[in-house]
Amino acid sequence: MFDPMCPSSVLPFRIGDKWTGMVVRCLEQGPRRFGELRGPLRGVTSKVLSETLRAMERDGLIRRIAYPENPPRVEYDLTPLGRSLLPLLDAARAWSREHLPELLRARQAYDAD
Amino acid sequence: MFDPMCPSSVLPFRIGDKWTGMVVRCLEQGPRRFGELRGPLRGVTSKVLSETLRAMERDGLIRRIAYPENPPRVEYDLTPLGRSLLPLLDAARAWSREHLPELLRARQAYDAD
DNA sequence: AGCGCCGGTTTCGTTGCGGTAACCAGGACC
DNA sequence: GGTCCTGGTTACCGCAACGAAACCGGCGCT
Repeated sequence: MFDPMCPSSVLPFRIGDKWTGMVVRCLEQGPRRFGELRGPLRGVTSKVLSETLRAMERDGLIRRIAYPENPPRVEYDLTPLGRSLLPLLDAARAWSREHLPELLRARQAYDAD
Repeated sequence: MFDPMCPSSVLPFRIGDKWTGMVVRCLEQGPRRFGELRGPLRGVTSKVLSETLRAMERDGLIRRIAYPENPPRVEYDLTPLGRSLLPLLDAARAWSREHLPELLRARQAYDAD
């Protein structure tokens, strides 16, 4: 129980990082270019974005397709494996919409003490 | 889109850390004592466990009940808010059971290059 | 007096994630 | 020759999470 391969550890193990979930969301509607990801993901720097994308490619969540044009064009696309995360992200979003305000209220009340 | 209060950010924001999900799992069947949590959560030190529990208490996910006995006895129990995370953790576990092997295979193939 | 139990705290150090800023390669365009 | 574009890389740094090990307070037991 509870080693890195344990199913219960998957959140911190793979999608607990800061940007992976948002990248999956951004690619939900179809392939996007590097620059098109930097826009909606406000605040991500190119370094962190490229690290995130590389890790996701390594794990088979996205495919990277580079077109030999100029200026260079690179597209990132969800694989079926990456797409399979969408229901999980939906569930997280639903939980958040319903319960996050309550959590924040509890935190604020605690801090007030 | 995608600030800390955005529902999509909830995984890293609150349950993306290493131990919170497992603590919720351990408390699923009922209240447990500090020492009873350290057992199944192999590898967690008392310091990290107490930090995790304190953060969860602050956010209203668990309640801490100290009995003034000796030797001291302290029990931790899920609140309704904490319990509401269970379906999300179930979904994560289900995804993991179904897809984690594929992810690991992709990673291994990538590392082989 | 000394030991053990429980539920921690303290100290110190390591690791890793994320961020800032500067730089780069190749071609197009002026 | 200089500048812009895309899609990055590199070097450096700070902070927070994580972890190992030692210690502690109160009581009961022997």
